[in-house]
Amino acid sequence: MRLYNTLTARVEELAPSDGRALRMYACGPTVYDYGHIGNFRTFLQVDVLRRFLRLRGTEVRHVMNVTDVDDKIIRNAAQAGLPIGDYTRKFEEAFFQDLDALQVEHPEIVARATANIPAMVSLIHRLAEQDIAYRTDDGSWYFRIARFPEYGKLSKKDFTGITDGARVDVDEYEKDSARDFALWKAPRPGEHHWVTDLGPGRPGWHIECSAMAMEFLGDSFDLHAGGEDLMFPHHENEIAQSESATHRPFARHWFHVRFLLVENRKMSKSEGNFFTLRDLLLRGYKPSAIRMLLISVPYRQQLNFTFEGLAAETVAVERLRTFRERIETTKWPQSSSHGMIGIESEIDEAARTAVEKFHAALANDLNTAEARAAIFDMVRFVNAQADAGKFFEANKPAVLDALCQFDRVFAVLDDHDAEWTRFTLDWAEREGRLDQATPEVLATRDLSDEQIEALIDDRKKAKLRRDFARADAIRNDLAVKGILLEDSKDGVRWKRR
RNA sequence: GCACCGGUGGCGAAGUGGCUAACGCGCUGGUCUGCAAAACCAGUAUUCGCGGGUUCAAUUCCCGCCCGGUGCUCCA
Repeated sequence: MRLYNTLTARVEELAPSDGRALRMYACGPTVYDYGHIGNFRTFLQVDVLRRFLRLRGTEVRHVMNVTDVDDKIIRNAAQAGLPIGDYTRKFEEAFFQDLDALQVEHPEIVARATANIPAMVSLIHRLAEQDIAYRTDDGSWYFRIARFPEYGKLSKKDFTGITDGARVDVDEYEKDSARDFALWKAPRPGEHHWVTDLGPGRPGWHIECSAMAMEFLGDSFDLHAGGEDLMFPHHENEIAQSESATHRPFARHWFHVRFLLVENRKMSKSEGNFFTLRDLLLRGYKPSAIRMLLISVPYRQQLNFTFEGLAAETVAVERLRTFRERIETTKWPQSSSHGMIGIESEIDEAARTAVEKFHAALANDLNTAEARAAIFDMVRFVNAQADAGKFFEANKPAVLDALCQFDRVFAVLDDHDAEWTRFTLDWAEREGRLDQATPEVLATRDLSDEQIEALIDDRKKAKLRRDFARADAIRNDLAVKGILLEDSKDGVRWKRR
């Protein structure tokens, strides 16, 4: 497949360099709060990448870090009067639950910063041996950017003017150059720290990713992913540290996911357009719709997240689910002759074309918009043929196969939405946040499947005695609670909106 | 300020130097239905931010302007 590489600024072939597994590192969360939809856009796009690679038969060795120590964590944990481990555990757990709700595959390896301190310390030592890392009088360690001439090659920034001591206010307690960044931070009094032969302290954020990436993937590996904001300084610093230490290329391919806007504005708490995944679930939006929206706009494009768009994707997902159910459950006519002729083979042809286009679009720099268009083309064509009585039992495998391949990447067809809404409501109740749930969501909570089935049965009886007023009243009542009914020849189907 | 990315129908968006400018949602009309829903059919941008230029031909390439976003600081 071909994928844009930030380092070379070109779309390039992506394949495992060892001919076996694609080794990739993706920057994970800092677990000091619940994840917001912007975070999840990045994780979802990385998920699309890894799912597509796997669909094509490429094995993936995917490492994701969890930053479970940093300034915010130390501060928040102290405020809460908790050890940092107790503070972060809850948010790390919540993060993985959110990934599950969004059907994001877990990486092969999850690397926690606090579990890999020795690797970081030893990497700093390697840099210190070359005088690239230096210690300041307060006991912190810094990286000497002047010693890495290629600094800026990823973000395309020119730092050629940077030399040792170039900054104006160098003083003996401070770093040698303003741009030099921290590798190891000395603790302030009472702060959580590790005692190591570098002195007491905690790792800088950048060294964490360098050390863990190389620990689990080797000095040189295939792909490094993250949000666009991480390009500078985080990823630039990772390159500087790693390549200075090993004198080998760090990651060959860099994958950066662009930010999303919310209602045309940057998402921020002050704008009032800041949403965690859980906020949206409490408002009754489905994880599948959120996933569909966040992956449907290609990763290099800014995506404008709107509630109107979210509602649209809810319908789009529903359409695909209805289609699959129709194909699977309808008793289709057997074909009259041996072998396929005419329209029968046209349907198989349409399914094959859809699969081809789907693969081609994703292989072309993960064009998810085109990929899904190919599937919708097939859905419309097949529905039309089926309405005209021109769909046969023999066509099922090809069409279902196309849907299956689509769903190995998009992962929206299996309906887990209601269980995650319920899960989120239970969480909100424990956290005292139930007031953030909309009345509709709360209403569905106390309506069990059995109660719904019973009401549907009442309605059926009313219809038989042609009491349409009563039947419609039941249907409307259920609709208000988010339950939609569909009458068909094969009986009544219902679903939660 | 410097650098980078984008501006396509009511909304989200794909795409291309020249074929009817994808796809999803919405809206209008129709088929079906007790009525709906689902599904299908038809319609829904003479036009791709604005102004110039290159070209036989530009939404697509170049220049300028306007608007939005991002980076230069913690941030997915």
